[in-house]
Amino acid sequence: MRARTASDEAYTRLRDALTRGLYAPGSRLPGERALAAELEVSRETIRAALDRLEADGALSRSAQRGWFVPRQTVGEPPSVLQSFTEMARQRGLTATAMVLEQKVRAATFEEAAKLGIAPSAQVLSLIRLRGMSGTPVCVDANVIPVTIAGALAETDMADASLYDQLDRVSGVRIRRSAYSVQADGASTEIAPQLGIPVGSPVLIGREVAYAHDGSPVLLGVNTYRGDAYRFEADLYRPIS
Amino acid sequence: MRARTASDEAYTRLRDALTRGLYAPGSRLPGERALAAELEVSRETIRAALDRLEADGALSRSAQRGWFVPRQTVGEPPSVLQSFTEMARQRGLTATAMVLEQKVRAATFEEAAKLGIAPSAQVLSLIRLRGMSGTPVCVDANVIPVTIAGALAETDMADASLYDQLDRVSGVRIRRSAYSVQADGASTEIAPQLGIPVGSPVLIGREVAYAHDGSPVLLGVNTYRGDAYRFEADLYRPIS
DNA sequence: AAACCAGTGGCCCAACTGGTATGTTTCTAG
DNA sequence: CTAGAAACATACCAGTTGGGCCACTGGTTT
Repeated sequence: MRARTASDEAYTRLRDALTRGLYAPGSRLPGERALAAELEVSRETIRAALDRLEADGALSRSAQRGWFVPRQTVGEPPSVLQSFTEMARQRGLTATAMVLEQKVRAATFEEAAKLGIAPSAQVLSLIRLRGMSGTPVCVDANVIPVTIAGALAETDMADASLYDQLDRVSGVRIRRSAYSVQADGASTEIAPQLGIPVGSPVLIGREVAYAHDGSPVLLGVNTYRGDAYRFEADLYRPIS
Repeated sequence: MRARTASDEAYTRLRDALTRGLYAPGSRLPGERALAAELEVSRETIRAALDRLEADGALSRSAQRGWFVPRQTVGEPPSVLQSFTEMARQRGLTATAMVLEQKVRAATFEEAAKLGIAPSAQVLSLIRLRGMSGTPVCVDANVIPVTIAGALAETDMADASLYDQLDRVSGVRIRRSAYSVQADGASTEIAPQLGIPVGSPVLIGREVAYAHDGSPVLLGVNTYRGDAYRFEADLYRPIS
């Protein structure tokens, strides 16, 4: 076991100064050079100590600006686009997906219009039954032009994130989704798939997803069990 | 790989604020000095970020006048916070509101926690039946601390926008709302008020609204008829 | 019509900051 | 005694800061 090193010493003294509240939350510390002089060690040593404090979360750095004492912030979850898979992972659950349909067909007139492709152009239709840790939660129907998703037609989409696969296989990254949600009763077609009585409340989410360049990439209709899903968003009010 | 600089940070934050519609199209941004103060960086740094945004076409400058958000942005309408009244007006309908309850009572423990006030502090409870052009569409229940809404307790809230009244009477302007929506069946209490059978699908929206300074202002629970309302939002996927 | 004024972006600058690289000294375990 | 790790010293770089000053704009006052 090594003796107490100079950077250990510096680390302890800095940490104590912080816990004692010597520097106010949100304030900037003296520069590394000044700190080094004050503690009578070299700059490299002070930096080693600062690195440890950053790893502890007791300090945060900002290049060319200085070291700052973190403010205790009340977490404000931003309005962010999450895939079903990511959502499940965040909650410690496992997302599953069973493929109900995966075939190439001609686009309907409405689909073609929304996707900005020629009417009756080829699209990949992918319908999956999605669940969290086993129990079915959502019927997820997606339509993607084959020009974008050609490779996906043959890919095994069970238990995979569509967003991830689009990125990996086709190199298309979703940037924005226009989303609308609506409450309705479960149809005779969907109710048995979700294991609920016909007419039970379901949440229907309709999505048009766009790539980074603004071109439409996919249409989605997600039918969630009403008691198993909640849609969250942050809305901003423009400054008039 | 370069380190993330302060101006990168400022650029990203400004761009996100713009894509989220935080500043209305055609409006002027706060001055460079004010922006710099708000983002806690120096003016030169904010200017670097603004220059990049101008190059992106996300902002346009006018010397000696300010920075402006271009009128017609390329994209679709962003996810923006609209009051019920504004929404109706946009569709050429008239929003009506009938007051079902308007009284001051003690906050529940949960309400107090969400509003950041002392448990059992006084709050104004306002429950209204909202309709568009006559037909009932939504039961709208709101809870506001009396310290904020004191004057509203006596105001006639029929056919008025709560957001507007808060601004006018109490000088509080809503900037952001954390919103969640969920499908459920109409309860025996609410079904007759909306004129629908018990168990019919309804969309339940829960809102926590925040003022400009980030302090919570009101809680809302809106119960919409499933067949009469659709919730729309744009979601953005963070750039990894 | 003219004078004034507060506020704006445009521009410049010296001082300072952390990031990085290099080389030297000091200490200590083996 | 020696090899290697830790600490020290120095220098340079690009980004940031907080000033100050300017010309101009839009309103208000004279």
